Amino acid sequence: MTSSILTVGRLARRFGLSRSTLLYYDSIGLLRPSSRSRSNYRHYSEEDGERLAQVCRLRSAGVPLADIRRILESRGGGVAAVLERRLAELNREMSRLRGQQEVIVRLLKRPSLRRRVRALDRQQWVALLRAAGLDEDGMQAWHREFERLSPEAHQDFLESLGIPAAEIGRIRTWSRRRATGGGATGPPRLPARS
Amino acid sequence: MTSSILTVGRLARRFGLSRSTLLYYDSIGLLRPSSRSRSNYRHYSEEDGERLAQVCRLRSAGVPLADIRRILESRGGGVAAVLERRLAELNREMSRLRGQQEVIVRLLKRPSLRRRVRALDRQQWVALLRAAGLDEDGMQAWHREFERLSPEAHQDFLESLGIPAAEIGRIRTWSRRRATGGGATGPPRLPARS
DNA sequence: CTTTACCCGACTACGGCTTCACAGTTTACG
DNA sequence: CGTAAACTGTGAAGCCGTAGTCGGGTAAAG
Repeated sequence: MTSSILTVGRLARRFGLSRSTLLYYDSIGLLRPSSRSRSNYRHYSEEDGERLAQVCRLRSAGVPLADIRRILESRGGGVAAVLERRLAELNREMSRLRGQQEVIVRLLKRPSLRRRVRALDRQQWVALLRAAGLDEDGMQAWHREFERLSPEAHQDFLESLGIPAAEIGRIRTWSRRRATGGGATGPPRLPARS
Repeated sequence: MTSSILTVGRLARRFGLSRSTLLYYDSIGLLRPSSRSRSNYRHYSEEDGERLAQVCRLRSAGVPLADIRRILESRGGGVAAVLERRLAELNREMSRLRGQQEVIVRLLKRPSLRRRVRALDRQQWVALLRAAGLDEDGMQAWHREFERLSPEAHQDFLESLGIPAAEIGRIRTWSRRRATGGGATGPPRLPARS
């Protein structure tokens, strides 16, 4: 067997955690060792280890300890709900961070700070895709695929290029229409300054 | 004038902050009112207000208070450096969150959820460019142009995909070599999981 | 027996606030 | 002018999840 009874330090090492983390989990009742030695050492059973594995899985998804506890107490009842809530939270968080990026880019663009701006603007992106060999049709295909793959990310990307909301709406709308047969449908695509 | 002397509550409302936030800023010496009334009320001058405006700008970029304090004390000396550091931090943070998203999607085992995620990972970007009609050579050209146009942005972009530093280095190195005539030079490019 | 390498519980620190409790001050209304 | 509401002041504690530190006890190897 794989040494089924472990002390804190060992268990911590096995899971790549620090000892104090396990002490904390014990103190808040998230993971109590199922027994103690005569000298009061924590003894974690294999079952405890599995419980900890579940804790780590959820933690690596960023689920707060309080939620993890609820899940474990209800024997895995509302996992999916919690994870979906967390997913929504992550989306919000990423929007927030992207907003901060934009603020920084704006601040850095102020002439007094010019230096090299670390983000590309619209014309540059277009130039990039063209240099790689994309033509108008290719770019349209690119938008369509982007929209299909992740509408949210498409929106964020267009925003990050500083494209006004109205035009983003237009771009995304025709990105959702399926491939144009004839061709005379395309309103100005990404191409610079319309 | 626009009522140039303000008390805490008023200033807070004017900037959309809470009173306690300003009290906190005072307590840590980030923004002390330039005077006090006879009954010891804080009086913020217009100059104080401008200082606070600068604080808010930087805070909205997520710059930590300690850094803001340093910037204000050095009269705006190293703003650009701090902002670029923050930008790098944001990239790391977003990679982390993307990682959490992936964990969740895996746990839920429902790829349909992927579309609700706000960011693309490496495989998805590759798929996107392929769908637009790019082949290996096109992607290589794309990297070369990216590197030429803005090395910093190229670096940030690759980081934002969660690609390990070592591989970013490799990609950028061969992006700097000029167009390969023969062709047998390309180490694994963007392509997924090499 | 001595030396390591553990273990114990209780504590502190981090950031950026918020909330609380309690007392004094100013302002609005009648 | 009186009074009540809405302000103001201070200081302390709490939040999140984790890392780390303390003095002192215990286990196992040599």
